[in-house]
Amino acid sequence: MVTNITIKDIARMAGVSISTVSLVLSKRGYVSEKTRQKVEKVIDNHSYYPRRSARHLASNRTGNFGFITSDIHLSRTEFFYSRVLLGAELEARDKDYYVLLTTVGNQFAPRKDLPRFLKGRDVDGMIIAGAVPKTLVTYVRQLDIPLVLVDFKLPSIRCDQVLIENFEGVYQAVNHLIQNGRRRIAFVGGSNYHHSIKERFRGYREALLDAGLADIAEDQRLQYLREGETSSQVGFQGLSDIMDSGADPDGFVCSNDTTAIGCLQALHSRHMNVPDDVAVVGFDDIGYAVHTRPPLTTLHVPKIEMGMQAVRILLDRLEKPAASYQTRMVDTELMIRESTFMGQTSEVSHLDAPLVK
Amino acid sequence: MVTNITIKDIARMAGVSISTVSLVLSKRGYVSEKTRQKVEKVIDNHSYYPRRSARHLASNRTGNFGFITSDIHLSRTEFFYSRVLLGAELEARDKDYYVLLTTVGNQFAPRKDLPRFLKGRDVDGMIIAGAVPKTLVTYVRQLDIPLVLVDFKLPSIRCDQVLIENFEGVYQAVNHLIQNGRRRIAFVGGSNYHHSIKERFRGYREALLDAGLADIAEDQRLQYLREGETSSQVGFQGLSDIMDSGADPDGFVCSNDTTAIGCLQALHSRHMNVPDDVAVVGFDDIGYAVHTRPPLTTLHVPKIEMGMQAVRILLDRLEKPAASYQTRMVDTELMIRESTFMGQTSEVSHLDAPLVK
DNA sequence: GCAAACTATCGAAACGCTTTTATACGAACC
DNA sequence: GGTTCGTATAAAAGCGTTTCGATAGTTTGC
Repeated sequence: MVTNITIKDIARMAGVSISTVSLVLSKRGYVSEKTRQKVEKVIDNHSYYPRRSARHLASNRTGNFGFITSDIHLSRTEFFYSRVLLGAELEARDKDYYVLLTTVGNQFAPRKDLPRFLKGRDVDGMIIAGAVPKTLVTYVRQLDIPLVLVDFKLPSIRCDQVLIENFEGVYQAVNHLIQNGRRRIAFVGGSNYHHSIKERFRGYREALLDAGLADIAEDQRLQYLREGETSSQVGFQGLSDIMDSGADPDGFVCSNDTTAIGCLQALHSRHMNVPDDVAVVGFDDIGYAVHTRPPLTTLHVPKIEMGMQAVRILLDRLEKPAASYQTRMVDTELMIRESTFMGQTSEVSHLDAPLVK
Repeated sequence: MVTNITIKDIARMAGVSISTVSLVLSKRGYVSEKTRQKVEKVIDNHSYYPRRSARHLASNRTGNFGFITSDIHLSRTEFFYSRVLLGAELEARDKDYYVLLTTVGNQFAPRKDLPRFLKGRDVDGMIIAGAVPKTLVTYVRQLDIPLVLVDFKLPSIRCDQVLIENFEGVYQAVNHLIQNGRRRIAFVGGSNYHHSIKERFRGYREALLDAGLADIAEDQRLQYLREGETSSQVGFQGLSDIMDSGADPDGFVCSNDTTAIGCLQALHSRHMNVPDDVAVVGFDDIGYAVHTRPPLTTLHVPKIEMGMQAVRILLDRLEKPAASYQTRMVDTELMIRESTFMGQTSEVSHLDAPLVK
């Protein structure tokens, strides 16, 4: 079968030294074309593939990237971050890296809750996706391991980032509602700790202000921002509170799709019609968004792409450790479906969408 | 910061040999209690953690498991297999193993499409989740790497398995429908290549036959089994065909939730009421099932648990390579929601459910 | 035409562990 | 009381790579 053939065997069979084989393998240094071909032929013939652990031990690089996300994110908003992970995985595979996953809880104590691959120094770089305790980020930051934050940002932390155009996205969504005749537009959001949610709220406010709807932007009854609950509950509760406040909304901008789903449910149980009575907009474009009733207008976020970008940044940084930090912004796309508009809507069904857009 | 402290340093500081430290680390061999404590103290004080690659190079074990699933599964039915992966990850983490993910396409050519971690022999065991090309399984099988199939089975392949009680699940679902007065029950399924789908269909038939509804079981018009389309499309199309066949169904058993969602959409567009006009049952209990309108009655599958079981089997086999193959069956639970029944329904909302049940 | 600079190849050290073998000591055996 | 056995520790031999000189032949520069 696939026996334990080593670089030594290849060297012997090709009639060269081990070092030469290694040079061929890594495509570095000086090797004559003739020798190279000779060695490559032997490698091919025997399906030789260098043992990773040996390689890493010798080179002091692991060939792994660590992916950290909060356990809450992965279980509750799985739809989002698991796609980011998938993107990272795809890009990493292409470059022959592995992505190691681990989750962290709400608390972080450096000695106790240290992500496991940090202990064994098993990774060459790290990706942190979504909100995690600040102490964790600070800790990782002071290690000399490349780090990129995805869909997360902290004022005091400077590092590579992949962020969403949250502000612009919601701004566009609000304008879409306004163009469709909505005026009394409400915002339903969860935790304000998360940078993205803050930005989305800011986009909501600015869009209203820029449209001359300052009275709406200032109406506290139209804004629901509470944490500590799960996302679809936030939507359900937020919608209920706002409806009961007497603010008489005709549109809802939600901090994400799960929240929006909660809103849709609350509206259904109140026998309100979407979009006739009120419009609902989500954010993220998770797979289900196209299957809600009515299908949800939302901002599509290229989740796979975000993961891929993160890995690319990591690879860049490994090459140039001293380069200045970069922040890559990924754009959103307004997917107009029936929850805001009765007419021609966007077609793409992401539940059955292919892996890579 | 965390410098490159090695076993050598620990040995020096503890005043013992390297071998002794290694023995303490692996908890094997003879070490006096006094020495053990002395060494452990030094290890703790310096937060020493052995380098993985070194360890694996020396011991010829990698500490990794490989997880293979079809790329279609991970993108289209992500809801299911990503949870299995998560379960594997959780259990593996507990045992200090890493789970390496890779996907494969519909085709498999041994030299070309070899899952990458097989090339570098980077894994101590493999998990294959869901249907993949038979040639791949055969290939992996003839390697001497432990393999466990999750939610997949091939007649000619003998190995460890984690399977779902598909037959029993659907059997129970059909009986639930019958108890609620349904008689003309249809089956909407996708690819018959997959063992699970076959079993589900078998459960459907047997339940009808056992209930004395042989005429229904034999009515081809009530059975839609076609492949080549994506799951929600199968549901939409299947429902449409069956409704148009004149078979006059009053209940639909679907091969999975995504298919069921397609059915619900088709019913909605036909202005049919669920569950008044017809009932719909899914399978899997993906997170969204509780948010469909109406919420979907379905068979809950413990996906996380399946992944955990797979890893446990792998660990067992590493200990006893010659033990006889085991097949662990995981049970399903009928989650009765409104798509089949107006009254008291199951409560659990899995969209926001905690990570581990 | 000779030093400097490439180009090509190799030998050997190093990476940080595990594991096998060796050594040493005391207790148990008959 | 010498042999065997069990316990405790250490020395040393790998594990399969990468990488750092070393060596030497071939160009290039002026």
